[in-house]
Amino acid sequence: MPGTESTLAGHPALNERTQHLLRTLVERHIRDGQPVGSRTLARDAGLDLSPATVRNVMADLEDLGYLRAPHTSAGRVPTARGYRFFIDELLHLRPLDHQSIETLRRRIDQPVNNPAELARSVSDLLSGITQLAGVVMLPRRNVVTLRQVEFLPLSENRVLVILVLNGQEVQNRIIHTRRSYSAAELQQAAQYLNGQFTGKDIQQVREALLRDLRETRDSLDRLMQTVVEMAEQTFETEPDGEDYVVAGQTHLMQYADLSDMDKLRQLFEAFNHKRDLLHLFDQCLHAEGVQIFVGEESGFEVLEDCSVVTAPYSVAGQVLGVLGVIGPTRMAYERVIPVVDVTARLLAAALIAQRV
Amino acid sequence: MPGTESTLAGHPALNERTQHLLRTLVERHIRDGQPVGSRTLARDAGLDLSPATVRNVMADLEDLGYLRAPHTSAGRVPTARGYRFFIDELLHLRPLDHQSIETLRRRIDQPVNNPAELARSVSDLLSGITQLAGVVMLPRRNVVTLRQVEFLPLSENRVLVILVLNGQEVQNRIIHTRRSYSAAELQQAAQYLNGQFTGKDIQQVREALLRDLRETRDSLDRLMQTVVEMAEQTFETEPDGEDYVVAGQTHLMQYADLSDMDKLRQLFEAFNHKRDLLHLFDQCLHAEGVQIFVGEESGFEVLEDCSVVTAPYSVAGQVLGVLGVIGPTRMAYERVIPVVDVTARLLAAALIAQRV
DNA sequence: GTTAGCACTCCAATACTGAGAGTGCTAAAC
DNA sequence: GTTTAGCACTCTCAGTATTGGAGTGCTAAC
Repeated sequence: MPGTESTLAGHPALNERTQHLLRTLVERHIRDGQPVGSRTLARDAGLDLSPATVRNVMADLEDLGYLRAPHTSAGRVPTARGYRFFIDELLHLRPLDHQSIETLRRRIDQPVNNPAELARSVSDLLSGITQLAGVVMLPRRNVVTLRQVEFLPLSENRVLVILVLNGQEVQNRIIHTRRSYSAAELQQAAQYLNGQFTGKDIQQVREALLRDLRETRDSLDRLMQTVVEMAEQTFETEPDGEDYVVAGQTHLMQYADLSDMDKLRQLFEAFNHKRDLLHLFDQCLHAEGVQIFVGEESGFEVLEDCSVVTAPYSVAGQVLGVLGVIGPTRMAYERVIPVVDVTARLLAAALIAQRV
Repeated sequence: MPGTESTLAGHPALNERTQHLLRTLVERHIRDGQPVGSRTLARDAGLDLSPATVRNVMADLEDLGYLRAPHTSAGRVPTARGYRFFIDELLHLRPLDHQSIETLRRRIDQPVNNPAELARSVSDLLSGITQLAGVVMLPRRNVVTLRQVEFLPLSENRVLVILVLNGQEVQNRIIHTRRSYSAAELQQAAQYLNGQFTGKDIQQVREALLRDLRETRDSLDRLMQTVVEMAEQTFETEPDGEDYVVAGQTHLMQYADLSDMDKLRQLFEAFNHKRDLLHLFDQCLHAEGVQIFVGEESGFEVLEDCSVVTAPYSVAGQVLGVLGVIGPTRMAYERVIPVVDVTARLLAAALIAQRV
């Protein structure tokens, strides 16, 4: 079945009619979730072909690995490969209308206190619109700028550290000190650090302070000794809290494709364990625009009946994170893809606006 | 069937043998989840009774509302009322051994940065041990003591407020001001507030500042004007962020009792909506020790096949919150109850230790 | 290249069966 | 009076036919 059509990367050429039939079949299967038979397809395609002819085409598509038959007489369903071709070559994206975009924008622009809250809210939003599970990976910053630091004595040798970073992010940790410090001492140390290092990268602060001063510790005055001990623990390289937020997992329970309780349970547990999914999202970080993993393509067994649609969001050319949705393979791609795409852009815009 | 036995509140008297049979039946049903028939029960009870006799007893228990038959010839299962009697009268609690308690203690005593993190960790712990869903309601404080406040200008008229409360809790919010303030102004205001009000109840601070000063605003000096505007929003009575953390919901997917996907979905959604469950936990706040809701007793339809086991935790006589587990009605109460009980005590102890 | 026709396959629904488990009732035994 | 054996009965469950419908592959004719 050689055609005059484009032979795009990885996809053998299919003639116009075959493509049309494949598209119709996939769309139909997405709509009702049932295997599609030759008669139905012949009717749906509107090509004035007999079922027998359609059967021949379907047999070819099965040979090519785009379709498979769940059993001898049950019609065909698309394989992951079939979906892949559908998405790459056959999908007509309908861009979101202005009204929807505005609604999205309003929801995303609502003021929040911290990145985690924003992520939660956007993830809720995604899952609400698509009726799938929404995911937002938290902004990861390779550059963390110190804005202010405060020390507060808690008990003999426990000190509460408050760090204000970047735009408006606040972190607090408790550190255990060798000796106990008075409130005044701590305040002095904080004052010193704020005076010297506000606006600097946190890694640099650490290095500057420790490398230069640690060896000469004994000769330092009392203030600087305090500063060094504080800084030692305060600016410890945090394990880069890469993390994400999932919302609307319960939506996945409505899809018959995932009705196997045990599979579903494993999927939910994968959401909690995070490790695997984080790895997947990492791959999307440096992709340009929307990226889609169909079923087995993701490389994780738990996702074999799922598709993942992601888009990175970035500010000023720097990628901050990834967001997306997870749902059954037979999701409404032509709607989901624009939603994910636009949401990523809007989130980026919101981050710019908030940072100022 | 009058007996010489105690006629405790709400429970009609049952003679020794009937009680023993009821206990055996409930234990058996908890173990394998199947309806229990007369023959099985006769064997299990070890009373040397014939199945026929047992049948008579079972018929009586059914009349009393303790048992019901799913259908004509399927053996009996306990009703909520049956479980209630079992829990109140028949249950032999096996207190936790020291080893287990120590393991628990070690897990709970691990240092954390904030109450939410502690709640998450304890909730994880509960769910892990019991193989049910764990819940920890966050400490709610009717008395919130101001420890320190800091203001940080973000942009023209947005200010980041950092509040250190009580022991070591840090809150931050962004407020929108009428005019823009310089860093110096804000620092002065903070200094004033810290000087005057550290250690005071946050409500009192608000009242003292606003009631006394607001009317005379025009005559105040610049510093005090700043202070008043800041305080106005900073100490706004927060909607008492009553909240809880759930962990291990996926465990619930393994119980056949809850295998109806739709029911399960509604249950999970109830976890997310929180409103109903918060109401339930509120009821437990002022109960003494462990409290149990069996099935319909909770008053929520989604929980009809579930039991909820809770215990409040308190420090120095003041109740801070509630924790517990949620699982199928046929859970292993004799194990779950001590776990919840001990965990509540250990959490209280940990809070005392951390607060110092 | 397309189509009609046909034999074939498989599933899903339905009905029926027997076995097994359990019940309630009654009458006899303790 | 309590306990038990016996019996007829009921209900579920698993297995087995039966059937109709949907769909297929193949072949031969258009």
